[in-house]
Amino acid sequence: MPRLKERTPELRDRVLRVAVPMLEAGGVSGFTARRLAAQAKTSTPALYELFGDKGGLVREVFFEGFRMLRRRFDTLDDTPDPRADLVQVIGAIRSFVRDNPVLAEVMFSRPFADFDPGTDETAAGGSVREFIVGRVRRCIDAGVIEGNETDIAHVLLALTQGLAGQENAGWLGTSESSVDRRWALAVNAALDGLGPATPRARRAQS
Amino acid sequence: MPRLKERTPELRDRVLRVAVPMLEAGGVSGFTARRLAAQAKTSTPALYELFGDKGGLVREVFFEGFRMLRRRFDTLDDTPDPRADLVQVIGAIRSFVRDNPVLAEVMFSRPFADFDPGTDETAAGGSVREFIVGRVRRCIDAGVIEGNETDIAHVLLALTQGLAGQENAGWLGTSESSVDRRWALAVNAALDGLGPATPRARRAQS
DNA sequence: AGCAATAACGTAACAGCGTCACGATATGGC
DNA sequence: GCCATATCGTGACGCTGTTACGTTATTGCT
Repeated sequence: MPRLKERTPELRDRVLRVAVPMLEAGGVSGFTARRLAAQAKTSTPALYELFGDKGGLVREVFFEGFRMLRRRFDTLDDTPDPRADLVQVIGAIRSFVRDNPVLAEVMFSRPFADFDPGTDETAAGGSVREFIVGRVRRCIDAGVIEGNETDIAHVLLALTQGLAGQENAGWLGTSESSVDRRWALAVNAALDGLGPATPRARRAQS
Repeated sequence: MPRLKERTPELRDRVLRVAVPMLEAGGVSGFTARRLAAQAKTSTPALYELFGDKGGLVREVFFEGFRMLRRRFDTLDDTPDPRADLVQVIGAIRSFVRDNPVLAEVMFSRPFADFDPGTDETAAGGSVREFIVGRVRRCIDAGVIEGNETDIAHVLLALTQGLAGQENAGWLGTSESSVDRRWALAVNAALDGLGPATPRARRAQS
C-alpha cells in the first residue's frame, strides 16, 4: 500500500560516489549535508536515514578513502628488489595524499568534529596495513630489515603519515627538491636503521 | 567623551588564558565563541574585535601551544650524551601531546575548518624547531649522526608527529608496552639510519 | 550642576549548520 | 473510486560564526 522506497542501498552508493569528489573539491567546510543532498538529487532526511548522522556519513567517506588507497596498491607490481618495493608503496601513499589531500585528512587526521575514528575504524585500514606488512615481511625474509613485521609496519606508516601531513601543510620545505630530499632521507634512514647488524640498533632491545 | 575601553590587550591575554584550558576540557566541538566569551566574562563582539574572526582566535591558541611546548623544553637538561638528549626532546614532545591532546591537534593537525596554518604560521614553531636543530647539531658534531641539520630535524619532527598522531588516535597499539616499544623502535631506527658509515645510507645521496 | 557629543558596549538579528517532527504524498488492495 | 499506510521532503529547532545597530557610560563645555 505504501509508495516505493527510494532510500535504498543504491541511493546510498550514489551519494557516496558524489560525496568523495565533492569533499575534495569543496574542502571540509564545504562538505555539508544540505549541499551533498542537493548534489545527489535527494533530501537531507534521506541522508540521515541512510547514514544515521553526519559522523556516519564521514565514516563512510573514510572507509572509501582506504578502499581507494588499497586499489592504488593493486597497480603496483613486484620487482625482485624487496626494499625497492617497500619504498615504492610508501611513495604510493605519498602520491595518494598529494592527489587527495582533503580525503587524506579525513583518513589520517580528524578535520570533522563529528567523526573520531577509534579503534573500530582502525580495522578499515586493515587491508591497507596488510599490504604493507606483506612487503615488510618480504624485506625481513630477504634479510633487508630485521624485527617484528607488525611493529615495523606501524613505524613506517607513522613516518609516512608524518611526512605526508607535513608536506600537505607546506611545512616540509618550500622547494620541491627539498621536500623530495627529506622524503628520501627519512625513508632511507628508517630502512637503514631497521636493517640488520647495525650496532646501535641493539640498544632498542636492551 | 566616550567611555573607557575594556577590549584591551589585557582582556586579550585573559581570554587566551581561559581559552587553552577550555579547549582541552571541552574539545574542538565545545570550543565556541559564545562559550569562550561567557567563560571569560565578556561578549562575543569583544572576541571579534580582539581576534578578527574564529580563525584568528584559534591561531593565537596555536601560537600559545608552541610557546608551551618550548617552555617544556627549558625544563630539560643537557647530559654528556648528545644522542640521549635528542631522544629526550622527542620524548618531551610525546609527553606534551599526551598531556594536551586537543591542543596538539590544533598545532599539528587542522581540526578547525576556519584555521589552516600556512607557511606564515610555520614560523611559530620556529623556536621549537631551533631547539631541536640545536640538539641535532650536537649529535652531528659528536659524530653520532651525519647530514644536514635542518633536513634531519625535519625528518625527526615528521616521525615524532606521525607517531604522536597515531598514538593519540589509538592506532599505534592497544597496550602501553606495544606503543612504547614502537616508539623506541622508530626513534632508534631513525637515529641509527642517520648515523655515519651505514652502507645503505649512501643510496640516499645517489 | 546639567547637558550634549561621542565612542565603546552588548543585545539581537542574519545566514547557515546538523537534525528531526510532522504534514503532504503516492501507491496497492478493496 | 476510495482507503489505509508507508515513505517522502518541507519546515522548524537550537546551535554556530558574524555583525548591524540601538543603548550606555563617560568627558568637556556651558
